[in-house]
Amino acid sequence: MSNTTLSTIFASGKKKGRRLHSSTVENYVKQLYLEEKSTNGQMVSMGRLATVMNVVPGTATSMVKALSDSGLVEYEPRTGVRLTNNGRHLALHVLRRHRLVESFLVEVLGLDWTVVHEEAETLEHVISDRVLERIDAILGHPTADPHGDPIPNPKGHVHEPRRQSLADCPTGVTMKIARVLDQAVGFLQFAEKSGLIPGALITVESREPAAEAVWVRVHAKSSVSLGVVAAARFLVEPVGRGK
Amino acid sequence: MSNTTLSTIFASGKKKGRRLHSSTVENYVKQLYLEEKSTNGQMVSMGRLATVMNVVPGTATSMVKALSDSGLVEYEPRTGVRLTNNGRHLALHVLRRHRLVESFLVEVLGLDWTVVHEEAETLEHVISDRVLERIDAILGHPTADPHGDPIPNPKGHVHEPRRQSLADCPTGVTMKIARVLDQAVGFLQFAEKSGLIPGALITVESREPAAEAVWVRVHAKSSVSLGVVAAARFLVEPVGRGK
DNA sequence: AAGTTTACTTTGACTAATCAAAATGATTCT
DNA sequence: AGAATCATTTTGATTAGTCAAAGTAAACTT
Repeated sequence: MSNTTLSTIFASGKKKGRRLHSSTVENYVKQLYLEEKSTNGQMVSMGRLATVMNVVPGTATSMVKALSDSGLVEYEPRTGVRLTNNGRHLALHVLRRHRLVESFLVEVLGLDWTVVHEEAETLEHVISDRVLERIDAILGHPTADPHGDPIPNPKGHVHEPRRQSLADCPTGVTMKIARVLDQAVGFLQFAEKSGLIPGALITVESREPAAEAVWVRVHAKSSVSLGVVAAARFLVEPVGRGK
Repeated sequence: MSNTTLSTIFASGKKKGRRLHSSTVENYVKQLYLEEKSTNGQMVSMGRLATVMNVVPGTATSMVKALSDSGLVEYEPRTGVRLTNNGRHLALHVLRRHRLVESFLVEVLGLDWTVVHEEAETLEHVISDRVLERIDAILGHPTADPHGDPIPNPKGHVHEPRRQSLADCPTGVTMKIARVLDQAVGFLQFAEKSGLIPGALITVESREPAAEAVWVRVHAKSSVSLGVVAAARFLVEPVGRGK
């Protein structure tokens, strides 16, 4: 019995390729997708992943190894991790469920748009295809959720137009709030109170670079001052002229 | 150092009273509730519990010990287990969620009543109070789900009228199907096809004890023959005279 | 170039839930 | 009463997911 045989047995003992699918896995790939997107497709570091997943770094490392074994990510030790096609597909599926559920909770159940993100965090893992299809149909196949986040289609396609934010859009022009990037209840309540909700018409009056402040006139309300960091969390789009 | 002291230390090391709350726990107390009710409040044996939970007996034993430590059940080794008030309360809460979800899936999402039980098996563990209240309100505070099973109120009260079944109700009299006790998809599809659905008017034409058969005329359809075991799964009630 | 800091990985331990199989207790049948 | 049977409990392992703490690699100081 040779060494080679022994080590081969050991190597294959590392349970490669076992299928892995739990809410935890769904959450990891979902966060990886969101991180990749917000950094234009760069690899995600273990530290970053650990932070967004709220675990210690060692946990992220061992989880990523498991994800890698089941083909959902590519892992380069000490460099980072990136989703495979399978992984991205799963992530988009989860995101579709999340965002359709959010829409449903607002449109049909009448919940407040500031809280539905939290509700959807658990529901996104337990909605069957059957239920999801009914929700989608009842809502009339929406393309964005109550925060303006785009809803992937059943095949895992998302149409995500590049948009400017309140921090960098032209001043003195009427624009429409298209999307709010922060899902924290407190932030959304502030947005609500200020009238900075998706669909609202606004004009950026002025910016004060030294103070890192942005003055925004909310047409339906009064004006607000935002820090530039907060302003960057509101995406806007030009207001369509006539038809 | 006395024996007593040592054994006391050991006994208290058995992590009594730790709070325990997971879907698994919810499923155990739910099944225990249903078993107790269907045996008029008798203790449930470990074997029976293991069977309905689909686990090996040893698993039931160790789980029941944990439930006992957290005050949800009373456990008498080699005799059986019974819910405490806390346990019963939790069970009724789960059942309320389950049955409201079933109703919602049928009434609002338009799913088939034969499949909603399975959907509700997972949703019953993740519906928040907030969502549950909205569902309840939208449905108009229903008292029974699509199978006729009574919905506990928010305080954990259930009104469960004693009813006769197709196996023992009077013959030659018009009755109404009030409840179907079997949730298996196959059984419900048979019920659907035969017109034996909650609300349907029927008359038991005759019984043949030797053949263990029951002849039922379904007013909206034709007639069906049922074995007594199947007949016992349909509960009926007298048809209200006038107002 | 050596030391310090920071990021990452490894190791060992833990909990919840489970199974398999052995040990024990209780019941029933001669 | 003794034997056989059946239910139950115990013991030892396993898996997923986690943390704490120790070890290692890489990247910045001086």
